[in-house]
Amino acid sequence: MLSLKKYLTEGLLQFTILLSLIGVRVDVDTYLTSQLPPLREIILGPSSAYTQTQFHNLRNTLDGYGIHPKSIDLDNYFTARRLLSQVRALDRFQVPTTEVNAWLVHRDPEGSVSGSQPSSGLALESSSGLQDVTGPDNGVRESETEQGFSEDLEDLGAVAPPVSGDLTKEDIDLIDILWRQDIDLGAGREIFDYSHRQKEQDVDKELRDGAEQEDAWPGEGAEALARNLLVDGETGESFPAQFPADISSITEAVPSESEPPGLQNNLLSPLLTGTESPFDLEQQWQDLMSIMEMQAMEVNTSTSEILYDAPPGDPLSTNYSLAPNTPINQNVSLHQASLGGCSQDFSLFSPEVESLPVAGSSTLLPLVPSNSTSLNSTFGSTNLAGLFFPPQLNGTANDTAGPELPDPLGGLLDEAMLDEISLMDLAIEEGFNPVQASQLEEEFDSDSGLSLDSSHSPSSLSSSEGSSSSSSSSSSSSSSSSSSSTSSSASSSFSEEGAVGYSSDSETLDLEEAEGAVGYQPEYSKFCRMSYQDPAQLSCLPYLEHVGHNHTYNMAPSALDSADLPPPSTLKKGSKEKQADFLDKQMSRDEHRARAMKIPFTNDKIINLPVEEFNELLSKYQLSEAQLSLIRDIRRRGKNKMAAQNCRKRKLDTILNLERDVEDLQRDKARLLREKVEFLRSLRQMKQKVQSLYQEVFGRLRDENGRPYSPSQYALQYAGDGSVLLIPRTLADQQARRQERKPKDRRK
DNA sequence: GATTCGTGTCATGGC
DNA sequence: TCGCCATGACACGAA
Repeated sequence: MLSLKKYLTEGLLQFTILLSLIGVRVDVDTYLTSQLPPLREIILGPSSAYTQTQFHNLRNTLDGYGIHPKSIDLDNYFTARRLLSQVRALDRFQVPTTEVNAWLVHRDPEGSVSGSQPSSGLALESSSGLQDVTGPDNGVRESETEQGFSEDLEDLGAVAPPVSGDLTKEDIDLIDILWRQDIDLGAGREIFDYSHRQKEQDVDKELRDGAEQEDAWPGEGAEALARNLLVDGETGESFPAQFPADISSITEAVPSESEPPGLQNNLLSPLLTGTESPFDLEQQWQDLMSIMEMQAMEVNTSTSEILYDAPPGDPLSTNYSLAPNTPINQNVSLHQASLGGCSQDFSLFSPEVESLPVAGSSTLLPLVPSNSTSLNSTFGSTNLAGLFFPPQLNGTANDTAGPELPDPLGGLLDEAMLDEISLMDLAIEEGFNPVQASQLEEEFDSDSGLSLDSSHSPSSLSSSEGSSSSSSSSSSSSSSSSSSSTSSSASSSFSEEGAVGYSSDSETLDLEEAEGAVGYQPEYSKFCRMSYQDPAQLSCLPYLEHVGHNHTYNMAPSALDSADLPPPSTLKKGSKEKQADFLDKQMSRDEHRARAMKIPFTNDKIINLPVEEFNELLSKYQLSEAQLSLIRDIRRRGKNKMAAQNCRKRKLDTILNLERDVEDLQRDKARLLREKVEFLRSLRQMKQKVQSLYQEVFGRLRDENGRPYSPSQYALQYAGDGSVLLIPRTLADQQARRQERKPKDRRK
């Protein structure tokens, strides 16, 4: 142990200094605490841990540009788009990927930092409480307390790629593949994690703690260190029991005697293991997606303090946020993204909420100064550890949240926040922008039930209106047929909307045609209906001027001749003539034709009379063939015109109804999301209660000598009849494993 | 001048 | 078969 300590402290220090000299930022504290093969690998040989980041640095920051990565003009290659996309990505759910963003920071002698998009970087971390950077590499950046951005970048593992920039794309891709292989081989990434640099002064303390533990439990502590504290080389997570086969040994190695009685989170909970299997990854992932959606929304809607000042144990603000300066962001997100096996760490305990802290807290192991933290974190990485409490409730909470257990959901659960979350979720999914979402929220709050202001929509008549208009269309024909003796009454018997109203009765000053022309726009129709009795009032309705389309493209030239408007010189002859001229303009093409052809009855009649009456009407007059043809065309076009108007109105109503349906569905979805969060919260509370009870009961148990039972050796098991049994932990672990396999087999 | 919107018209198919 | 209706497509005018 002593030699190892010496080796670590001296060799690693030298190595770190060496790397600092070449500009490579290395975090070694994680390895100091976990003492893992990756550390030796890193120290003894060319570490893929460095090169991989450099490769990513090359790939990610240079984007294939053939520039030297140390170029001072690197700003030109940190495109604004990248940062912008990251910032934008804050408001949406991000499925963790293996992407590593490496940043090269150049500091000129004046202490200013030339990095990519400094403004963005500063903005990103403006509200973050950056932890002071202390470490052997601080000599390079002594005066950068004001350079939050550079720290920010360094938090992400800023390195100075030693590779020349003349790599081709293929080279970079190959390098990346090798890099990924290095990941799988266990190359630690903690060296790039700021959080592990933060407390380098605790390294020795950790080592001392390890020594003390060794003293405390001769053989057991060493066993824990040597066997249990397996660190995932990729994530740096200390996970003693990633594999079910090791569970028993891990359980035995749990050094629980040093734990406070209230922190025995490694205890097996028979209540929970059966219901929440760590292998139920699919469901867990779905739930996780939902929670992460909300988290993403929270990230979007809340200030960056949640992002950056969140306690490291907060899973939601650490694992999936893209805040570049969140200390554990990189580490944990990498962990989550690339380590498939760690999905087992999606703990048995409220997988949606507590799974992430398991991993997160593991990565935080070096941060925790207390002697029990490493144990808690270690347990948190095990399948057994998360049975009751997520590790952040124990280990992480020690150094971050204080006495109170941090709520993994944090402020997510505030009602207002939940509403916002739901709305933002809607915004995300529906493609709304946040402004639209907020508008939607306002409408929800107003309980209007509609996002579209129907009163403002000229076509927002209810579907009943639409149907009534349609029905009135048919009824209008019958009514007009019954009152066919009054030529001008047909239009007034039409529907209120005017959508079906086709009235081109020139004897009623042809104003009704204007009404019919405006169709189903109720405002127009109402105006017209109010004023059509007095044609002069139309002069104050300039928007009606365009109503009377003069589609003469298919008009017979002979008909047009007589229907041509008088020359402009004749317009200035008085108000009556002006009115006549105006009304003339309002006349439809067919009316002009009918007038030209001297049709003895109105177009209204032509169009709206039933067939029988229409034929009867035709038989009353001696009409030429041209006149008959025109009349039939007028009737056909008029009916089709009304049909078209009705069709458009129906189409519009359909769209509006669909919109309403979508809004209803959005509301339902938001409500369901809120309910889900509530259920999760209550579930977590219940689990906490169970855990408390368990610990209380277990803590009161005494053996025949009056000594408390060791949680590492015994566990409580709840029998089906309500009784509680004290059984050896190995037996409990076996039962737990059996229960874990059951859902797996069931799924098969 | 291009685009959008409202409207009219035609062709077509169903009832 | 005829009449009516619905609807897509197109054209036109106005903004």
